[in-house]
Amino acid sequence: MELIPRSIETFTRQLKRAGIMYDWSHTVTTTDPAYYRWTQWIFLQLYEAGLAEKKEAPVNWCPSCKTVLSNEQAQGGLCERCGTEVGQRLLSQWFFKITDYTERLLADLDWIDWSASTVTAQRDHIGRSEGALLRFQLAAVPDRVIEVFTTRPDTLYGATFMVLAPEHPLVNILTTDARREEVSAYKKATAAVDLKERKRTEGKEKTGVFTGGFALNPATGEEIPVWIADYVLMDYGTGAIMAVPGHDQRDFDFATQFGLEIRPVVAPPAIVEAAENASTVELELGESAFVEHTEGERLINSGAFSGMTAVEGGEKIVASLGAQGLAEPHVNYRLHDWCISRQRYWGPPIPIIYCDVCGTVPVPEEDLPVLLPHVEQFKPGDDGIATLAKAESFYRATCPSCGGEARRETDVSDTFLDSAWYFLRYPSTDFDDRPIDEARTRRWLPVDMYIGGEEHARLHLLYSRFITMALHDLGYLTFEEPYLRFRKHGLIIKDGAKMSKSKGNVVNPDEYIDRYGADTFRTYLMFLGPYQEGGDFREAGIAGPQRFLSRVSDAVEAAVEAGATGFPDPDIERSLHATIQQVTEDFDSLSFNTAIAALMELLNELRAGGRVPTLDEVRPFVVMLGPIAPHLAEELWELLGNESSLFDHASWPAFDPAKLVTDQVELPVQVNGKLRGTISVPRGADAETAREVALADEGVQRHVTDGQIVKAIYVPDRLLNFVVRS
RNA sequence: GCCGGAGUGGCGGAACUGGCAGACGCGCCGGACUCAAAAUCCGGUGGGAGCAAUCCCUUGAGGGUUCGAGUCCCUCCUCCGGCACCA
Repeated sequence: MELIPRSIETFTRQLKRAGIMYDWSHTVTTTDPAYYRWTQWIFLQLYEAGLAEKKEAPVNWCPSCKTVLSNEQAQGGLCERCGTEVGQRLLSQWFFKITDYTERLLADLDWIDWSASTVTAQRDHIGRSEGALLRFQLAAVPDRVIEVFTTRPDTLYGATFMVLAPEHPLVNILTTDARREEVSAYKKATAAVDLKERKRTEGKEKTGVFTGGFALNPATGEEIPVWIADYVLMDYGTGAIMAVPGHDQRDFDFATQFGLEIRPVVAPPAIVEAAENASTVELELGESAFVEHTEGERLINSGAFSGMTAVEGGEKIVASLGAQGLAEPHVNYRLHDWCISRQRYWGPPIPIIYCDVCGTVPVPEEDLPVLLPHVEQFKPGDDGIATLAKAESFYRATCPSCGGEARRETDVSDTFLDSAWYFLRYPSTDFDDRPIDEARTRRWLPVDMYIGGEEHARLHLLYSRFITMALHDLGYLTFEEPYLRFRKHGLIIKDGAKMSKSKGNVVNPDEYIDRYGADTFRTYLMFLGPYQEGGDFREAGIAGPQRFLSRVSDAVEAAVEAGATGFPDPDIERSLHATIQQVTEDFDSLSFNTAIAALMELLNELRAGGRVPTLDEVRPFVVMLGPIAPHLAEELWELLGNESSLFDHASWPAFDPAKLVTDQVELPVQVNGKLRGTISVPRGADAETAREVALADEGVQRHVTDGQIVKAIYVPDRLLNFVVRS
């Protein structure tokens, strides 16, 4: 209990110390009942809307944390939190129906302004895939079918066998007595193998066993053998596939291994056109399946569909089988419903009561929050029983509906749910009678710009988008996308490795702030590389920003002492405007490193050769320094005679585009693309003028005299290039 | 394997729609100040040839398009991040 506040305190202190300016009068703490009361409220809204349901599902189980993990939290077969290998269990769980929103979650990706890589990650994660559902009758039990999802219905005539995931419910029916022992041994072996191993593909031979059962290929009517193999996954599609070894590399490998028939049914157009009869074309397969899509490829060996293009044939096959109820077009998604149930202690209890008489009853809103009880032993046991399920005083409840004896839900919700809506609560934290104040929300949300790590690119963003959409549909929000812009930040690398506690190369801000001060440390971090890519933290580099800030300080002090005003030097005034423009644009695109470089450049000019800048030159500089080195900027701002804070009253300096243009421009002159001189011409000079001036230049002359000028390319104010042939 | 990103001086990194490659900073070299050092200030600093003016080379490798390519196209190599038997 005490751990959380302590770490929050440290983190808060570090943020404040680093001069990071949040509105500290608004904070959210997801573990505080004042917050999770509303997290439970959100659950209730989704429940009432039919977006939350309880269903039995195989779940990833972390034997070390003793809890259920989402597929995403168990990626690579390892627990996201502790790294332990994850196993499988069957439990009854609460799910949010995020899959109802897949098309909208995809469609909005077209207009929200997010980093391209994040958009791609979202799209990949949703994993939309167009194809068809096909049904194969069991040879032995004609009223049962194996349903498969395929993106290649056009290859149906090449389906020479089927493969089910070992966990597939039809396996028992299909398996013949003679094969039963082998099948159950394989199933057992698969279950024992952890997910990580199962999903490892490299250099692994395909394994599987024949069930002894057959299914009917709906196109050819042939009986084809049904196998089980671990390369077919229960949690994608229907958990079963039609295997087309001629046109799928995995099926090809499997068929080769077990001596199953390989029948090519698609061929490049050239081969088909050369033959008289498309239904008897032979396609030689070498060591691999024919999988690459060639333009206009045609079906072969496919009965009445032979000769059609693969695209057309596929549609026709689905349509023709569809008439018999054996096929339909289908869009499949990788995204599953979001399992929010957790059997650990920490987290908001799911506000549901089970009554023998009334069934599943939501906790009335006025009874929220359902408080997490104090328990002695909050580490979950090995039995899969939630911690709260052992706290009798917690789970004994009265049915809100009939008043009879009832039992509370003892699962808590996923912490991803806590973070899926915190930004909605943030502006409204001072209201305790409502989660989201309408006026406040209109004023502050949606989020203009969200900056986060790449690790949030999938889940956190997806879940908060879903919650926002659902609350929008329920009338609580006027917008359906939570973050208008999203930019990822890079990682700071130290000693050639990503920072981590185990490597001991973590940069502790306190240490550096003690040594160099917060402003220097901040400036260095912003300067060391492009913000969106991260960079290499090397302490030696801190000297640059340190000297820079101290020179800024010197310059401003000198300006105040001298007391001169105005813009006596037109070149410097121009540079000032150019710098304002650059810094303004750079901040907008998060290019802090170049913004700082621009300020350094301007400073070098302001004090070149011992020059003392004027107060008017220095004032905008200090304002621009504000976001970079706030403490110093504020101090200098005061030194400049301002009574109130820079951050309350200064306005961002404006640049005057008219001040940026010069009368004369420096024009590079090339001969055959090589720089041979630089000339000065009036802005906007015409080609004739530029040419004349250029040809007068000694360096240019030297290179044009030994040949003929065939051509001159002139880009006004940018460049002049003579093409000379000798 | 797939998706995303990146390869530029000794180092971190600049370079808008193809138009002076190396901004800015670190480091290094030289100078000033100092008894001396540190700090600070001034100047220099991609590589090669030359006394010099000047010339040649140079953005991971190789081809191409173009008057002109770090930037566009093709082939390839390397590194980083993410996903991975997704039917």
